[in-house]
Amino acid sequence: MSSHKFKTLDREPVYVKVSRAIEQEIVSGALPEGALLPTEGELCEQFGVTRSSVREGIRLLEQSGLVERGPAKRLVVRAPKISEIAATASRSLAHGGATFREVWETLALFYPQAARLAATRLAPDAIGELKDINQRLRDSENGDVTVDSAVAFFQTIAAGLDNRVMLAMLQSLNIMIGASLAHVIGETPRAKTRIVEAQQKIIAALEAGDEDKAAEWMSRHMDDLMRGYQVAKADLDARIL
Amino acid sequence: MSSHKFKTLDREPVYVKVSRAIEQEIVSGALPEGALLPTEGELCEQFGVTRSSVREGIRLLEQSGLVERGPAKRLVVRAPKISEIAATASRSLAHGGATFREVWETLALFYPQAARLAATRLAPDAIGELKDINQRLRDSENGDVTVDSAVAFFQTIAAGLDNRVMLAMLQSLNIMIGASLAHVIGETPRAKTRIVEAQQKIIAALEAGDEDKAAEWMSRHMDDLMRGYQVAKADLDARIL
DNA sequence: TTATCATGGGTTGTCCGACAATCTCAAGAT
DNA sequence: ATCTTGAGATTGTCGGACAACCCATGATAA
Repeated sequence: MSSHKFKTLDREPVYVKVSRAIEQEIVSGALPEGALLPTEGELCEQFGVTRSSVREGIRLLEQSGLVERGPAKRLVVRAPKISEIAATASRSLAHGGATFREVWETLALFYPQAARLAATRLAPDAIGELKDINQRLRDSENGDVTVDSAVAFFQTIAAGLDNRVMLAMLQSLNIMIGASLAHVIGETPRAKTRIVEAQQKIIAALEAGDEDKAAEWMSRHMDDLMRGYQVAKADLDARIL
Repeated sequence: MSSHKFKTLDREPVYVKVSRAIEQEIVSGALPEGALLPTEGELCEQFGVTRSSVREGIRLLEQSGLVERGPAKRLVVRAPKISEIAATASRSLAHGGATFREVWETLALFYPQAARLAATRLAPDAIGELKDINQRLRDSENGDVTVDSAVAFFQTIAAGLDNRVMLAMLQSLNIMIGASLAHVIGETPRAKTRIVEAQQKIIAALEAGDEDKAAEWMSRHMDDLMRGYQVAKADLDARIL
């Protein structure tokens, strides 16, 4: 029988420990945004490890967006941008096998609510931007421009909500829906005219501050997107690319 | 005047190029999930760089969740788990200064919709789990258990929606709201009883498949959470920790 | 025969030392 | 005062070395 239990030994590689140690200092606030980290040489001394290990640890932090190379290539603490968070999340989800159906379903559930909020919160210049986007979509001949405009419409609404958490999530959806639509919507004039019209109705509702109408038309807008996808006879359950 | 324009030279560090090269092979599908990557030595040969650079490049991939050390410590391609995606996103948002107000607002906007979907989709055993959680919340004396139960309730609903994209986003919110509430809800019996009741109403609506009631009570549930926060007289615009 | 053990080669984790490229900053030149 | 130059510091990359570790193969014991 066992008389005493030993805890499993600490077998993390050193470079992970280095990464964690620095991360700890950052998230705890001891190293605020913009603070300069010690040089690699100093980190070696302080941790008592070699530069190779320190550098590998730094790479982990670099990828997670907590530090970047600043002036004189010194390491600087920074906060990841929303767009980076969204890009990372959407890339991971895509690689994890997310399907168009999942993305669309989420979009269809969340964006009408976002539109509702936008009706009470969107700034006038954001509404102006939406009108420009709508015009560009109407003029678009090229398929890429069509998709870009459709996505930009969402993006502008999301950005105008004055909520970083919501923006990060909606932006992730925008990226995924864009990547998905780009491979599908070539020439689907019927779907396009419907999208143009839905956008105009949404813009009108936002301008009037009518929450219900904004949500209602955004919901129809989502249906139009789905229709475009179906017209192209694409597989809803295929991985987005 | 300048007679010819040169493109800016490629001054990415080698380890970044290594990382990108491997990432490209993975996202393109050439290296499917579970595939073994070449050994570090082989990568050195193929890329024509030293092990130091290869290893630093690998760290970038490691942190982004695209590879992990498999049997015999060989590198294996893998898909990041939803929980990791959510953890990364929420950590980044928290570090980026997200406030309780932002998190709650997003929660309040999205979760009623999630409940609506859950009413038509949640499996019976998930509903059973919700009942267990509600019971545990009712019995809870300890503040931590209270918070855990409240979060677990959300988590179970999110997990039952059969949609990885939605799950990732809702789970991010769960993590952030949990971290936030943990620092605030100590003993707020009034808020707790309201939360218990709201959960019960939601469970009943889900069981009956009543979308509107599920959304309605989830919405009130969100209000109760906010009330708990206000009872604790916490600053809504402070960074979540 | 089957189970256990030892051995050896291959791979990773860590260390050390070296050097070119680049950046900072301050002294010196115009 | 501004520009140039040069020393010093720091990062990026290289090369080599070795211990720890993992796996498979074969040897040994039950």
